Amino acid sequence: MEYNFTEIENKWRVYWKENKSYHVEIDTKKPKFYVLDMFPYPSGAGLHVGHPLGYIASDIFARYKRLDGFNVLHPMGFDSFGLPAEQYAIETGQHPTKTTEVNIARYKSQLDNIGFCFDWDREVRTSDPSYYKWTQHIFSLLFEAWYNPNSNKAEPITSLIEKFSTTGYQQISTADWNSFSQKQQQDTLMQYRLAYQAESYVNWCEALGTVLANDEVVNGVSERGNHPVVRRLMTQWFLRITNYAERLLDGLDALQYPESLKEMQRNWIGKSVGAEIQFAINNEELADENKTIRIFTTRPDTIFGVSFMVMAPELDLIDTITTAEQQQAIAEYKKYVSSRSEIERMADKKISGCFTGAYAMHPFTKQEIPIWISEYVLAGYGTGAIMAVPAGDERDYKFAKHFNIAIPNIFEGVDIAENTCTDKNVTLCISDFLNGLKAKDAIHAAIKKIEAETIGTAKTMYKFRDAGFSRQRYWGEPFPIIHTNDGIAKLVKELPVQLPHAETYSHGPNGKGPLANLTEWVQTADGLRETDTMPGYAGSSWYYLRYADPNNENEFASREATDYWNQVDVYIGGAEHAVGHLLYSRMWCKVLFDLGKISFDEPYKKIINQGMIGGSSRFVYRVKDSNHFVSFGLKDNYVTNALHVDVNICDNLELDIEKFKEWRAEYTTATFELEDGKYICGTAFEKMSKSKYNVVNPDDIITKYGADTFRMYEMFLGPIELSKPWDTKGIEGVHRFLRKFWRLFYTDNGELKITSDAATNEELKTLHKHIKKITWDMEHFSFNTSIAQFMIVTNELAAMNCTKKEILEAVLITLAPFAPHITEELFHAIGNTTSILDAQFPKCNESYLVENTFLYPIAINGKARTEMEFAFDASAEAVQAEVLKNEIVQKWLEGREVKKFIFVKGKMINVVG
RNA sequence: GCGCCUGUGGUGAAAUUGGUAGACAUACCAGACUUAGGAUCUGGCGCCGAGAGGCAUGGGGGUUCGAGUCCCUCCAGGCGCACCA
Repeated sequence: MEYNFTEIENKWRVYWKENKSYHVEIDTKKPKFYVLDMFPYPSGAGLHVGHPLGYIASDIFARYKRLDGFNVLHPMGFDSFGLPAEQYAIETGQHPTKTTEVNIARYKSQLDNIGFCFDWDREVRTSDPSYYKWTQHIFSLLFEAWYNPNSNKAEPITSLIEKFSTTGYQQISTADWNSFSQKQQQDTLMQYRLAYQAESYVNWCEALGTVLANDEVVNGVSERGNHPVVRRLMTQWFLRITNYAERLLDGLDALQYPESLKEMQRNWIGKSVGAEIQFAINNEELADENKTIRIFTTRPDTIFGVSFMVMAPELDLIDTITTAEQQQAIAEYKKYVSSRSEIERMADKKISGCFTGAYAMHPFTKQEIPIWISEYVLAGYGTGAIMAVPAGDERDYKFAKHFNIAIPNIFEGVDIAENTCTDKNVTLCISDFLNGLKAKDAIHAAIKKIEAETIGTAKTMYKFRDAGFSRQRYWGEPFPIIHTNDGIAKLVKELPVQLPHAETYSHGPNGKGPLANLTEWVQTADGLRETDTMPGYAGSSWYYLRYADPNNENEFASREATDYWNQVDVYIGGAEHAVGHLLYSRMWCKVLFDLGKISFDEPYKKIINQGMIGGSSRFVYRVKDSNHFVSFGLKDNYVTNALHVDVNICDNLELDIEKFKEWRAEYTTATFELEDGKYICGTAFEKMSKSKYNVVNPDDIITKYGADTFRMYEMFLGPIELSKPWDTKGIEGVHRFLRKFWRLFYTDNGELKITSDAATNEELKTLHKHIKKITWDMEHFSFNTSIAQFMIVTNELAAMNCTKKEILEAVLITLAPFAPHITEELFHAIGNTTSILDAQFPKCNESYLVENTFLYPIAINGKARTEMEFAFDASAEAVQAEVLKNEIVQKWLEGREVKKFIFVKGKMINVVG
């Protein structure tokens, strides 16, 4: 009987579905294991072969854990709010609710085709009101919480109100608080809430008609669509994620994330430790006003090297301090700066600046220091002003050279005529109380002195900003917020706030989103509804919690469920979410933990980033101004244009000419010049996309080879974290393997050849070697080498003509996570009546692997020359005597004396002569 | 510019603690079976060399009895950050 994968796979798909084989419930008798995939955005294009790579790996791992005795949670859902659905709606007039529905159905059928063990009873969709009700609920918790720096955690806002009204807090005394109007009190609280509204410069994208978070802007253009992004002052919602900077940073150490991912997060948070120092402004007119410039520096040790100050051109203080003579020049420079877009500033880093005419006073030497403004100092970082130390900072150095400002050398014995010096191991000079200290030691000494003299304080700065949480779009979660007539933002208690139906999705007035057009919805008895919607990362920041208890109507998830399923043990997904999604969901987790809603403060214990599968594009070469195509090897003889051709009409590199002629009407009359009777295409590794005609649909592969082959081939391509092009060549090898595996069980005539005879020692050894290898690979996510091992064990058992049930059944179970359909079929064929899903993963019995002898490679002077077999317990002396007698050893020693004899038991022998 | 990662046959790759480099596939070559082969099976397959043997893990250097693996340095490719004071 031939291996009929289509029949087998259809049969078991139905069986698993009807028997709810993948349904899981809390079972306190079993240890739990939570394997999660980053859920997909259900786009209209459906899945291509690149998408399932991570899903296959997690599916294999989840199945393995189940066989290994764990109660495994392995859910799937859809991140179904977002821009593309809305843009598709604008283009086609179809409502996003409808298209989302259709796309999800398509995704689910494609995923089921591959044979994933998702518990669909736990499916979540972020755009479903029963889900976003709880996204809004968690937003409400964030709104009703503040970060208490003393307890170092989030607390209900009521604890802050209590502080204000009993003891006062920070700049606000009890008396102040009590004298505030309701509006003033609410405005004050808004400055502490974890979800807050504020006016701020945001990334505004005109083309998309919305603001974007920092991680959604790349090099001054939108990540999605590459549209220009400008800074714009707008009232927006934000999450106070910066309060969690230190904990987000600290938490990384204990997590099993790829090092590169941790590095990206650290980079994004951008912690720098230093001091904030005040410089008095040495200006008679301002003397009474007590004005100072506050600067941030990581190098307070270089304070005696300051020769000028620089402020960001956007700072208000500039207008106050600029002298009459410099007014004109400063105004012109500011105009120049504001004329430059973000992109221009980044592309063209020429040195520019302008002197304000004002001077600051050095806090120690009391010398006058000129104050400049320049675009190289950013308003958004630190205090927006710096003390410039050209001797110790590259940018300051270039600026000083350019404008001919003094470069005092504060480093003993260092030549700074040509270059700045950033080495912290040099000794300081002309630095008063810091003289003789190494720079790295002087940092601490300088801060101590600065604090003692009350001219500044030690300070830690973070690069990242609070996360923008508003989008001026339709297809997202509405905020549960109503703005009362006296301008107070109030939570809506009744959730969900349903996303109202809209027929059109054009912008509202004044940069507002489409919801602003729905006046009936906006106007309520209590005031006006918030018309922004939440960003894409809102729903994905907590979905892993909802899977634990997806149908709960009273809570986002019961405590019992989140306590049991707990943290995600393994989270698999792309590295592109390293700083966005992962940081946000880590923050939400910490907030929920602080507020006592869940029992852990990190969502994901371990993360694996699967590589991207790119497309392997195919090209044909058309001779210029003709319909004549020449094969790849001949193209250099002509002037040709390379044209993308659909990979699906090529057999590897060879073009199927008939299909090509049918592909496009213009090619029906095409003529060809072949090499060896074939038309060979050119290739390139590119992103898989429709426009490059290199998209391969998993459904097609599955029709041709079956899901089991597809799953195994994706794993066989290489290590899971590596990016690689999809190339269908090679899939035959994996398919051949499955057919060969089938023939271990069945004769060519379709007779089962399994026997219940006892296995030989040799067979047992082969089996247990196999179990050991597979187990190791599983625990290390080394699935490509597992496939190799399956091929090895199959080849070995076939060579032995092994038909023992004892052996084959165990191998079958080890293969089940990879190839669930064929193994389920064979498991039943050999007499089992229960599903292989509930079998037990075999354990390696080391006693079968014990060897009495070892075949040692014998090296002479490090080069392997021969092999000799010795008993494991042979003494070193006996081995040495025997080895030295050996003819080949004698020959290679060429009569030299043995200087050294290296004997590594069970490994190798090296004779040095 | 800075940080992280990766460089191994024609191709995808393996080598788990420093111990026989190239497992397992694919491509290719030769052969068997066959009406047929795009089924199946057998053998070959890093490079040079007739052979003995020599040379080989991006280049160069080092540590070691022994290096793909550790250290230094340079080169190439990928990813991230990029006026962050």
